[in-house]
Amino acid sequence: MSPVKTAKLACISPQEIESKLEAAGILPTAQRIAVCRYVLCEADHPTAEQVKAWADRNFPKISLATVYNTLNTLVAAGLLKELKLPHSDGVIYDGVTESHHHFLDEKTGEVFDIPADSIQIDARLGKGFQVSGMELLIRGTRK
Amino acid sequence: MSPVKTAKLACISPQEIESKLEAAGILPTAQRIAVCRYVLCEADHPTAEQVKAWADRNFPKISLATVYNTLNTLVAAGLLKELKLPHSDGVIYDGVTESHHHFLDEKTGEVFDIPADSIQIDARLGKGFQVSGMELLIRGTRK
DNA sequence: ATATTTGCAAAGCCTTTGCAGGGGA
DNA sequence: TCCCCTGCAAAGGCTTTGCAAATAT
Repeated sequence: MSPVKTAKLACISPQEIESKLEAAGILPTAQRIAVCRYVLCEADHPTAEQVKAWADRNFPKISLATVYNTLNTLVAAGLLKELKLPHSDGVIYDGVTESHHHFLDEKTGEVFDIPADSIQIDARLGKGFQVSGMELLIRGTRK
Repeated sequence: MSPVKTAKLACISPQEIESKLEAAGILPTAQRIAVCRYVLCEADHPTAEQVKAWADRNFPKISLATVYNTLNTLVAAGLLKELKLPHSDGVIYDGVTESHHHFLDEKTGEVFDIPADSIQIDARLGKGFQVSGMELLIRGTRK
């Protein structure tokens, strides 16, 4: 019985974030480091708006455009994943980049990560379907 | 080995569509019947824009707003499902309302229905997770 | 006659883009 | 110095909404 929360990166330091960004070929500006601190450590499936709100509280000055640009940059670099779930419009972001699945609480809208190894999927597709990945969304409620 | 295409409703007649709408408590106007003819029979995971384009070709006059309103009405009535897939923004519609899964061809963007019974999913969630449904997205390419 | 639906246009929301100014390498 | 990044504001795409005219029961 695996835990449902995928281990999140321990909150890593600004220096480590800087290294991560540099390793990905991204210039580690103050704004980008701030956004990373939130989306890679602290946040849990935030929307762009939530990232902006956090940045406004914790970082002197950042524009919404820069938030979007930064998120897109991180997604393009593979440090962040975009999620489109059925219960809401718009995108939410997931700092867990290993392949995993999701549980959506239909009452609260909360999203939980589910480790890939706690789900076993046996797909019998026709010939000619080459599979590169699977994403499962489980809907339900949490007692 | 199940076929990958879920059986689509045989193209049903305007009269049958009318009955279906009435059974769902929806007034069967000409516009709604036209949209239903397309999304419930003919179309394969169309976008709203594609529904509008089809309507423009096959139905004298319908506004984009009415297309959206009709699609939303059908979704609310459970006759149609909304799908948000990762490869594109916006919504696509699925006339197959039985529970099933999807295969996304990452090269072409094509979406294929996969019958529920050709996928077996074994989920070991923690206690307290009450499951009401599962949706699997398989990504890959088709040879 | 009454309630519902349609069409048009305008508004809304979220996201991206253009450009000038600013900061890091 | 040079290039990339930032911020602002404007533009963009998609979807919804308001209201008057049209339609169905």
